[in-house]
Amino acid sequence: MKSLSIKDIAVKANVSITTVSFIINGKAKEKSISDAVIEKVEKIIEESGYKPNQIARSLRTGNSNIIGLIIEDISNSFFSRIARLIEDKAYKKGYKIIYSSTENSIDKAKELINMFKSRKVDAYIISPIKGIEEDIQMLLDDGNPVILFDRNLPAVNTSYVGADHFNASYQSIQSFIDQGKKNIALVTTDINVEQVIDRYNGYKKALEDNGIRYDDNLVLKIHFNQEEGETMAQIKELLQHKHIDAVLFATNYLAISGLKVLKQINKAVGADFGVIAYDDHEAFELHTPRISAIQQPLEEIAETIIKLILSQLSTKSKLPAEEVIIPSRLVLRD
Amino acid sequence: MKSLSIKDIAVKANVSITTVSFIINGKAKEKSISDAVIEKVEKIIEESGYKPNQIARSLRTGNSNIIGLIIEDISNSFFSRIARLIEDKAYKKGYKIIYSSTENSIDKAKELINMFKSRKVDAYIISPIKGIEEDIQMLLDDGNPVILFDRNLPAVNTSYVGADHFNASYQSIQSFIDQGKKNIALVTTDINVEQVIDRYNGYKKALEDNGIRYDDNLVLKIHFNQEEGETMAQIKELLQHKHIDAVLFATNYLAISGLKVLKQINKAVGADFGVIAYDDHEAFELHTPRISAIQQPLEEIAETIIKLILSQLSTKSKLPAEEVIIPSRLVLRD
DNA sequence: CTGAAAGCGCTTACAG
DNA sequence: CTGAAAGCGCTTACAG
Repeated sequence: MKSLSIKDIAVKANVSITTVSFIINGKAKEKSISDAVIEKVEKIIEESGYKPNQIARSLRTGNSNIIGLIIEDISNSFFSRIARLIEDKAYKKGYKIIYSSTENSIDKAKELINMFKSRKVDAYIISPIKGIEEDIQMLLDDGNPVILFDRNLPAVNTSYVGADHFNASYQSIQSFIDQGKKNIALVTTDINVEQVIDRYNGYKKALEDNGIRYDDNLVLKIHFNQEEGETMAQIKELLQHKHIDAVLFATNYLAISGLKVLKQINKAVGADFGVIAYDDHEAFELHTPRISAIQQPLEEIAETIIKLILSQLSTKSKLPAEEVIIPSRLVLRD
Repeated sequence: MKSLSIKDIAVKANVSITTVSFIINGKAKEKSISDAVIEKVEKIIEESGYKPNQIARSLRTGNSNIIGLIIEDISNSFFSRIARLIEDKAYKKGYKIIYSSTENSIDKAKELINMFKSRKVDAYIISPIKGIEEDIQMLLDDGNPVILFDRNLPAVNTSYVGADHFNASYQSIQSFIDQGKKNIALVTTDINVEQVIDRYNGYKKALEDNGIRYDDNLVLKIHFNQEEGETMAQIKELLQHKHIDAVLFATNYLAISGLKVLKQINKAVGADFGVIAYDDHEAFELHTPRISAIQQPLEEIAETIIKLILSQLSTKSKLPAEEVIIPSRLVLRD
């Protein structure tokens, strides 16, 4: 069963397709179509259940009302929650989201950008990785709105929205120090992205400002993408053999692995041993004792991304790149 | 900067767009284009970075290589994990995914179906809700492949992929009974979907088969969409005032709320009080003690969905609806 | 107040 | 071995 076209409606209503098009697009008044015709056409559209073919419309107008979302992995709760919020807000403005996960692969990220480009998405929301700077620059040169989030790419001059990782990390360490902790470890990843580096720098600076000597042995950089078993072994090594009284985990996955280790080696989290996780997770509220965490401002991040996208979409002229850093929230538990 | 069109390539190569099109679509041999021309054109495409406009291609061919995914909520880990697996598998076959969350609203679900329809998606993967049977039937009547998952809609004759909720529930209860439990509660939702009903029926049947009287007072149906505080209050009421020695939570969210309650009222999970959660969650492995759970076979579900979609997409004739029920796995912990 | 026609960028049946 | 032309379903500048 073929679906109806604008021509079918025009024939039924005994008017031209121009007239139908004007009515569909709310330009009837502007084009001074008579009320009688408007009514007749609308009635026919209503009854027939006609929906304009968006593909044809896109081809003609050059925009798709689709926003491309490129993230590391939709199954990661940070991204899926952001995706949900973005979807919601975009949806209200008539935009749909098409997403894809890069799995931290430069090749896949490049491929996705090309794919979205050939699909003529109206705007790009990207949680980028190093190595795709050129591709993003090309998008910008073509006049596409591109908003980076979560991770910034300093080499590219486009808008970025992210949490204040440096300060969140700094405050976490400060709170440990305020509790009298002295040997504070950091378990982080070896991914070379600003976001991770900021957390590291916040850790370092907080120690420094409090006159505590930075000790490289207390910083564990876990290799990205390795088996959880190995990660746990490395964390175990760190926690068993060093005199550590507090640890900041730079991602919630590392924190979860860390908590499993602590359970294995029977080391209790509490007054003697502090734990803070970067990025909250349902498991932390439920853990005994409850685990403190840094909450990224998801709602604000999503809100800001969409706001930036829409303002770029509605302006023809290119807007200056904006960098929006939103404070994270340290939630101390138990 | 306007992007290149097939015409630009044809001009540069000094051939017709027909020839370019044949080459792009791998029909060069079949159309017996000379090797010299193929090489020349491919070189120009390569150098110029030309990508065919998919919108134009879609308009012409009538298919978009996009699969529409309609789910309840992408931020729910069950769906985001399925989405990831589906994305992966579809991607390998050249399909992209466009998703949207229904939030359990019939109106939104209908709207999304229309939206996807006007976007000419090639196939639909839907975790449906009651009330959209007609809309799905229309999709089928129009010849679109539609696969339902997670929840079935008995009134619609289309393929369905889901876990075996009845047996999983039955086995959980059986395992409680094998441990000598007698007063087994069920905390479930009041959503009226097969999937939830199956879990309830599995619970009931297991009791019956073991000669334990079913007691309505031990079944708590939590109102969908209510505040967590209220949910916890209701669970607390159940657990405090009844002689219960085991409880099956029919969703992982309910289980998490339940575990929070148990913590509040200082009731330990263990030999005297059993807990099984439907749908595993990272928090359960980490909980003290670790919580047993039913794992849905996500990988198999995603695999089967894509397999069905692809076979429908590759056959012109309509395939008979298949109902694939995949066993869940009960993971007993501690 | 309304319509004929061009054109968005492709694919493909047809012709040579 | 290759190309001219129609057509997918729209929007819109132009004409009357």
